[in-house]
Amino acid sequence: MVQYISPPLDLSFAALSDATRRGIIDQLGRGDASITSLADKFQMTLTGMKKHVQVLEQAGLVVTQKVGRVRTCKLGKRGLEAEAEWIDAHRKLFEARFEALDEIISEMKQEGSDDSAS
Amino acid sequence: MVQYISPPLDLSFAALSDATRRGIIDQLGRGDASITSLADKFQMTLTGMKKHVQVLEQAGLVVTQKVGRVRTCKLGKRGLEAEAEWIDAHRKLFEARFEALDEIISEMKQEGSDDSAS
DNA sequence: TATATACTGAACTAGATGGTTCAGTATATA
DNA sequence: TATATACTGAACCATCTAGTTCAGTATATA
Repeated sequence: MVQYISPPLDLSFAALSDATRRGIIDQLGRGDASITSLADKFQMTLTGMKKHVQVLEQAGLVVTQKVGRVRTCKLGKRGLEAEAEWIDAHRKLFEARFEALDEIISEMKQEGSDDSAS
Repeated sequence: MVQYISPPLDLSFAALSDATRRGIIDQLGRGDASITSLADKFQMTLTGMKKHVQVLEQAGLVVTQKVGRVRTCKLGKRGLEAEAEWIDAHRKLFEARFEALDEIISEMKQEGSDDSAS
């Protein structure tokens, strides 16, 4: 039984903050893919796609393996556990705040206040 | 009943990709805070902290309100629903891949292959 | 062996990010 | 009224990002 060191959340959240990369994860969920096929699918140069894959790889979300001249990409073994954990833990904080009394109070005293000055 | 347009996942995942900003969310979970108190807590200039809060605000994760000379920050009403949803949906993909047969097969044929050539 | 395919790496671009300083404005307090 | 507090905005900086092109290497295929 191997321990996977979860790369810091910084890396995985940053990886997920790009729609192309989320799309790549979608795609790999439907089957492994080469860099070329991904580049075609997302209308991008090979080099550009390689960079995206590298970002996902560094975040531990994707693993790749080169056989012959083809590098095959697949979803990584460590999934989105750490991210799900952080989000779930913090969802509770948001819910708690939402129910809090001062929420309603501050809602009521919306006078004389500069709600969102630039 | 108000509809909150969930800012694209790009913005929220990017907001969450910085440890300071995740810390700010932690902190606001324990109570509302001014820009100054956050800047103190995270050892940063006011201006720097203001920028972090703005990023969180644009992602919809934090709301602020200025009363007098103090801008108070609190957790936003829309929580981490959209993010949790995306992650949960995609966790399943990872699990499915993990159990897939070709995982084991490719594990077995780890010969003659350049696993992660730079 | 010649050619096509699949990737790799270096170098460049425009624009974002995470931080700073410094000079302001607005509001409280003495 | 004078001073301190809390923020705001502009400008700057170094670094990262998302993409490109172009020139190369390695592997298959005819």
